[in-house]
Amino acid sequence: MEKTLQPSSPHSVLIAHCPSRQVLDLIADKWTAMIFALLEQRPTRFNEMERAIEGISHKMLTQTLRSLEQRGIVTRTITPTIPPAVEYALSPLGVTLIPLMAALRQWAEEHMDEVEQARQAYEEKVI
Amino acid sequence: MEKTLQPSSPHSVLIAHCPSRQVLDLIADKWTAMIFALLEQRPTRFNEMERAIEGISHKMLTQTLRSLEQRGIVTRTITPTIPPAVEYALSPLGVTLIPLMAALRQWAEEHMDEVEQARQAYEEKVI
DNA sequence: CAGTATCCTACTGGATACTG
DNA sequence: CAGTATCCAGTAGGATACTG
Repeated sequence: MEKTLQPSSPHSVLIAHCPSRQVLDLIADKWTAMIFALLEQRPTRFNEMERAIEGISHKMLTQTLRSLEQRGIVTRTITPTIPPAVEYALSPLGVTLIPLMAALRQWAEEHMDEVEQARQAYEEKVI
Repeated sequence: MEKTLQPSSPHSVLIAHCPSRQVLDLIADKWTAMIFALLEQRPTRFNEMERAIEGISHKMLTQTLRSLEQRGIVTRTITPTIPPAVEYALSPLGVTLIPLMAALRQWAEEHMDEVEQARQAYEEKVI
């Protein structure tokens, strides 16, 4: 025998596109989770969201909402009064994300303290 | 009565820190999901991961692994042979993320085509 | 009210070269 | 083998000003 010791089986495929990666691209930017947290409660208008989300800039709110609309996660409804009223809400597709976001929240509540402990333990090891 | 029409109740709190946001900070960077997909199968060595993940740079693999180690998601085990062998694996905390990543994958498989359709519908509306 | 448009900075991440 | 160090381009996102 030329090889007596077999290496572990190679990972059979190159990992190029990960399905979970695609979902993360949808929801993992800086503001989407917070926008989602609002819309999960009820439809909300632009300026109200801007007031409710601490630190968000005008530009990023527009940009993130437009992106979510493009991807079918939120709907945008214009009431052509003067001044116009624009209401954002979760689309049916957006609603299917609710359990996922809930799972993220739950993991955070159960485990983020462990992450924090690990961070501190690592610090001490390095210093 | 001074107000006959009540506005919707204001969102009671400013949204500043979203728990789901914190988890996303852990797992949503460019490479973590793919690294996770490997380590979920079995512990893997540095160079093997570099070969398995298409397009990752040397620097980003080091950097992402170091970050995951700091946060307690992966463990790093050095066998001091020459040359040294370094094996990465999911920590117990990392293992608790498996169902979450699975949920992300499942949502992707069930709904990413709807996202794609929405994107195309939006294009046509704009043009 | 609900947006665009522009400018500008800081960070992310790729390429490349060197090391125990 | 498994890193670190440096340099550099592209982009994300904040501040600000203007508009239907």
